[in-house]
Amino acid sequence: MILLMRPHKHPAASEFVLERVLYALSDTIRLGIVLHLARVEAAACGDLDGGRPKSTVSHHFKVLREAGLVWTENSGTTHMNRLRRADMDSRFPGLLAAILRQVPANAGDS
Amino acid sequence: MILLMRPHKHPAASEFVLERVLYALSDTIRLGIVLHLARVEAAACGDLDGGRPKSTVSHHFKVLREAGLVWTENSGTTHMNRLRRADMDSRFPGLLAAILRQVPANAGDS
DNA sequence: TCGTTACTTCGAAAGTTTTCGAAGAATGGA
DNA sequence: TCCATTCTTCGAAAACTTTCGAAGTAACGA
Repeated sequence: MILLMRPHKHPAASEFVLERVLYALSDTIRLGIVLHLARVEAAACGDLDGGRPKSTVSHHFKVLREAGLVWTENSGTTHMNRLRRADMDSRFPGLLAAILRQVPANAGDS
Repeated sequence: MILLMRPHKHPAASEFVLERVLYALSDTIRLGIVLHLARVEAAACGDLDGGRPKSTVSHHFKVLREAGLVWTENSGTTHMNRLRRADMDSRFPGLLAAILRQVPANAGDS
């Protein structure tokens, strides 16, 4: 019998709150993470830490998850993150695209 | 000789910072103010206080001004506020519309 | 000039966020 | 089984935000 690791809690799209989404994206680190995920479609937390301590990055992922922006799934020891683009679009059509469009094309490059 | 009251400081459109704009709008009170201004085009601070103390409202207007969302001009004893829609659009095309579109049509009604 | 109106600034209290190291938990490989 | 890897949770410190009343400032009108 296979027991999957307890998955993270993710709000349903219907529960997304506009202010929470805007708040989550109002931090440079988190906006950078979202931007990165918008380009690669999936990444481990470790790929996105920018040299910061794990606990700090973990905190920011929690904020993004709770806002509904990121979906995290565990596979092995790594946690894979994806942008919840379709869910975000269904709840707030056009919002994510309009925000990401404002960021320079080379932003977040290391 | 006429000395105008010292006007408020307003950043130039080129100085607007995306994160700051998102942060300013991530508060329900401030989002409500912006929404109201999007509909009436000009309003005194007092028209938008929702029964809150003046000092609290003044704080929120300061955040909105510093983000570049609101332009405040004094005429007599009242301070008239306007949404800086054109400036916002020139710096972040489509952003404000995309955000305001997410708010229910009846939001902010008293 | 005096009072009223309208808003800002100050200062303090309460709450929230960010950050980090240390400890914890789950997985996979030796 | 034991260890390394990856990420989370805990706990504490520092920084920032929100709120409010009180005091301040500017403009207008009597």
